[in-house]
Amino acid sequence: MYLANPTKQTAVTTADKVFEHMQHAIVEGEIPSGSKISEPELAKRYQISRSTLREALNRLEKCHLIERKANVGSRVVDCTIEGLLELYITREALEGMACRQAALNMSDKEIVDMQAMLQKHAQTQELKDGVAYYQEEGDLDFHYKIILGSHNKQLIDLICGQLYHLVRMYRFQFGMNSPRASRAFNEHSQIIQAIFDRDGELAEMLMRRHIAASRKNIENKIAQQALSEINEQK
Amino acid sequence: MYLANPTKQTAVTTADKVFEHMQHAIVEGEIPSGSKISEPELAKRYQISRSTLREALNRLEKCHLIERKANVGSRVVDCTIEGLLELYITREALEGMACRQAALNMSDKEIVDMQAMLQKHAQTQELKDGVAYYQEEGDLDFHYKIILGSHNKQLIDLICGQLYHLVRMYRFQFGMNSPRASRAFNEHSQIIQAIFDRDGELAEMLMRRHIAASRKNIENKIAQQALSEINEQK
DNA sequence: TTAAGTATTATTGTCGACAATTTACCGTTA
DNA sequence: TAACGGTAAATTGTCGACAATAATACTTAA
Repeated sequence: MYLANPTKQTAVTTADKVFEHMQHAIVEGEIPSGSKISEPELAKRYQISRSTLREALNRLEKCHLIERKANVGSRVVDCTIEGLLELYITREALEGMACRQAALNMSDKEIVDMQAMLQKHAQTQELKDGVAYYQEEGDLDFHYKIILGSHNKQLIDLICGQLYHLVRMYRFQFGMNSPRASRAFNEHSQIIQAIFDRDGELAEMLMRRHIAASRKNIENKIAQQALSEINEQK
Repeated sequence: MYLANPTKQTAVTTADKVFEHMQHAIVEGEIPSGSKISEPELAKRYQISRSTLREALNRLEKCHLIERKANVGSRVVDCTIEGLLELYITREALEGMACRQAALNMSDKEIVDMQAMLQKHAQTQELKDGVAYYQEEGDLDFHYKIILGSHNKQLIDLICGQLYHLVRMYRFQFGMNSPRASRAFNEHSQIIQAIFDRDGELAEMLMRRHIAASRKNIENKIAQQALSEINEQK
């Protein structure tokens, strides 16, 4: 079971609901990357007042999905290659440390649960040849579990509450639902083993390599896309 | 010249001004750590409407200085030892990476400027025996310069825009304006040298040690305080 | 006297309107 | 034709009032 935001309880206020809706809309490109946000227009579309819309916008800004300028307005963040690289470098730092902390702080039960999850993913992968499934949902589940396992509120909030919305946005917009599944699976196994051994130093190093590899994979994908587009034009 | 927030331009809107004012008030303990925030009361005190106050509160929440619960209200974050440790662990991850990136991305001119700054701080330190000065302003200047030198917007925003407000709050509330000055100075020199040599790996390691040492220093301070308080009660 | 349930008060969430600023348009001029 | 200036439109920032929710005080029953 995959959670878009494992740290947040169900929305109670209407601003919450609008926030969640817009969050998905932005991540999945329904509201295009880089586009300007018109407060009056959106307020009318969602049938709410501008006040509650602005409340939602504030939360979107908090997770870096939009950018605001005083007296000018809000824009959806645009997905650039530089932005992607910066995001993954930040991920490498934060998730690496989270993984180290997880090795120190996770309870035995948490570790067992995570091993079980990995087993389940392995079976699912074999059954369906479910490459896309594993990469998308399984990978996120794995990373979320480790981040939560750090038991560090600061890290958890920064990564899950802010960074990961952007990660999902980049994955979606650049069409990265895919391979590297078996390699990723092996890397996940190694990381869990390091955590099981309570070897924080190794766990951090492996996680950093894992994310760096993921970044390079995406870079290659983008390069391929650019190439094929050039060939089409001929 | 020390900047509270090197990434932000001067405030233009009244919500900005209220935000900055409250930011200082919270960091310096004028609005006590852990206290509840009454929107009607504060709106009256600052002579503004609740709407613009709530806008300011949203920004305070963004840099983790307050916490909000739906239909309940806002509280100033409380300074706990666990929170301090979590904060410094996060700093270690982020600033370590920022330092690595700075070694790769800083321009030669930026590096020269930073070396000059260190020289100036050294002289100031000798002249005034200015331990407090160096630790407080000089240390922050140094760290800001490196973070900005990473040329990574994601890292800069996370560290300068969010984490450092909390760092300053903890320093202020736990009364950490002081020593370790000469040791810190030497560590700063080493870090700059590594950046000058474009050795990202070493730069990251040194920065992480530097922050870990700073954390341990604060831990000791707190332990001493706790001891002396016990002795006073006898 | 205490506990639970209800009524009251206070606080937060939401709304629509006005003020201030920016953007867009248009006419004038070099 | 292009550039500059000024006016008009639109957008954002701010305000005060109302609705919904939570905290408090009070009453009543065991």
